[in-house]
Amino acid sequence: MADTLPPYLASLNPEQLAAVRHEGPSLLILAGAGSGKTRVITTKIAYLVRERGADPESILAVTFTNKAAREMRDRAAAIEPRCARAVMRTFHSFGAWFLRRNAAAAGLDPNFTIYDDDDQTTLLHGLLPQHTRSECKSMIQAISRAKDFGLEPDSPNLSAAFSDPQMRRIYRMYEDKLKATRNVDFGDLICLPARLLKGDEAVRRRTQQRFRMILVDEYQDSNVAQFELLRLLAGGGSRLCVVGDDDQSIYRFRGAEVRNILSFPEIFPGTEIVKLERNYRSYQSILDVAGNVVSRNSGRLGKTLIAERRGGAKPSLALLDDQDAEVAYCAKVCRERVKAGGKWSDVAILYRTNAQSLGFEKEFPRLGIPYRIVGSSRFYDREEVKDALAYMALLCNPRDEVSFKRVVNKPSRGVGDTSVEILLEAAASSALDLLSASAGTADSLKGKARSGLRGFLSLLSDISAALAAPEVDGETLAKVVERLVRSSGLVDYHREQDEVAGTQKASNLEELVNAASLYPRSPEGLASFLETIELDRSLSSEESSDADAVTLITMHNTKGLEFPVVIATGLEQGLFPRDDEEGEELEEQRRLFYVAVTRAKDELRLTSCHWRRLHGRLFETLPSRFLSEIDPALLATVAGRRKSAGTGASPYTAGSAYGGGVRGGRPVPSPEAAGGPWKAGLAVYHEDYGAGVVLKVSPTPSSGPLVVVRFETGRQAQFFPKFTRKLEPQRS
DNA sequence: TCACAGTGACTTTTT
DNA sequence: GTCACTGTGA
Repeated sequence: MADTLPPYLASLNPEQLAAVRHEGPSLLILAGAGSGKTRVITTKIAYLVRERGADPESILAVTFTNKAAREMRDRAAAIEPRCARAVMRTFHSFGAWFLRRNAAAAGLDPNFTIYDDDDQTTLLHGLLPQHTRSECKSMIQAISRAKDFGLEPDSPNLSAAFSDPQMRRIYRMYEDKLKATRNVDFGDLICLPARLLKGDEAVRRRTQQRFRMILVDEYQDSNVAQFELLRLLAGGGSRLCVVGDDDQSIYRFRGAEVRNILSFPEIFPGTEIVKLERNYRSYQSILDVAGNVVSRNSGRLGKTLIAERRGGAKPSLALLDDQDAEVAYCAKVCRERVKAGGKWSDVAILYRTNAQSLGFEKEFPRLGIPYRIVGSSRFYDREEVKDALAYMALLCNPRDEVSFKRVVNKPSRGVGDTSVEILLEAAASSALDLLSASAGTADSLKGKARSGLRGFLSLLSDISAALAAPEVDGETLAKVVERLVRSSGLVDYHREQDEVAGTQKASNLEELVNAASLYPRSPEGLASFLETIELDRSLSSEESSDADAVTLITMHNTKGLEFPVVIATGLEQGLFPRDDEEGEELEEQRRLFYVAVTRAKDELRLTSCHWRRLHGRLFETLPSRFLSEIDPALLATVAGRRKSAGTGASPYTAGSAYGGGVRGGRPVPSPEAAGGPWKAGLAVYHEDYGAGVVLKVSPTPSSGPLVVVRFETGRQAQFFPKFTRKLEPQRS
């Protein structure tokens, strides 16, 4: 009865509609790139409320990014306004929400502040002064990973997963300290709710009764701890619907567990699977390029995207000399787009590593190409901003040791390390918070330290009083934050730094003050400002996104986005993928390639440079093995032919002790030695392209020889014999 | 307490 | 090549 469906359902395709109307206990929606998964999930929420009489407050929808959560809320509410009452949050924001509501049961102060990895490192460094900061940083990474897997310091599996014998001891020490300062880290926002639900029957029952329907977006990026949390949330017979694409799982290095999605049907028996394979974004020719590469992966559920849009230009591959040529090529593509009536913002330039953006940043202003960089701004990670935030965090949680140490002497007031040690001791032995303990200990300090500390404390109580003062119309938190950054001396301190280093620190502080104007002037306003910043560092950089400019972005950051023109740059062996990536890691890189390519709506361009500067050194490279995994018939090669590696005199290899065999300082075997049976002039036969002759053979560090073949048809293509069986020497 | 130079490291990073 | 951390010396 399609004609009786309300319009918001009638416009769905049959698979999407089936997913929306599914009634069973668990549903896995395998949604390929561009198949309308956000639409399905938001429509499903609206459908449940509108058609199935679900109470919106019984619906929990979790995502991984704040942007996705906002989009979900807006789109669901646009169909059915009551949906706004559903709980739609990121995993971490849900965790914080849950912990603040159940703080007592969880053994937490409801005012806890959330530590980012920098704060975590500082906390641990304070415990392990004999270790360097970077050692502490890698220990924190290990601890965070352990939390991703839901492992506690006394979990038996901990030693199996982490080889460092000190791990258990350090992890325990860190946890104790974190508890003492009444802070939580990001991992805790997932682990602590899970632990509470597991251990507290009353909380568990109450929570399970509240959330009868749980939906998860980007499920392929969930980690083990998040999976555990979901299982507990849904354990009381709630319905669970997860949406994801195993081919887009690109955060394994951060603890994402692809097996969460691969084994979902086994863990939740009775799961129905709906596949969304119709792609509404790209042309088939683009999807084929992505599909060719990702289909080489072994661990996948397997699906094939079918484009709804027919036709379209053939994706192209530009083989370029070096980064300068790459920048020029990208500039040309951008200009052509604009000349043809498009906008700068139609084009996105994608790269794997942030460092690759530099070349574009340097040249684009000169070439007159407006650009914006997505992701790298890290406004809230900047020194001056973190300083101001530390003052605020301390007002919120006076036990926050990391924040205390950060600002008690910044700008310097004569309270040095020795004095700080005395104050920390006093707090530890008295069980008082740091500010109260400091107030009581100030007298035992001498001279500058004493007066400096008193100034610091009176500043904080001043601000505290200003926060709590009776409401005045039109006053926002900005007023207090401004007073804080001025009377603390932070503005003056950083303005001086600006003059020395030519930085913009003072104006960044101004921007922070502006951001605070969205919150009320009250202790609650401050707490909510801090939590928003802790959980969503993106807000301040978002304003520039409406300008007409080319987008520079890492491939990871493009997930969920789309652009008319996508240029995926740096498709070189050693960069993408790296030479040391094998097995699971290599498969993850293929998925990253898949994500990058499927962002393109109309036009896909790939670039690969012969020479690449990396860590200040110039390396001679070979095309990415991913390029050899694409059917050559799918790509139009647009730029000049790449010189083969190890041949010809180049300014970079000439004069080297290794002759032509050295590439950018890396000794490699000569082509002849590494070529195996392959050598120039050899007659070959290819399953798809027929007879041909080898033009060149170049060795690669990890992929075996790269063989360039010219076929009798005139086609020229390159292959890694290690990865294809289609090419073989011709039998005489 | 600060400023400077030497040393080494250096993918990706929703929260 | 760049940045951040470390240790030294004033």
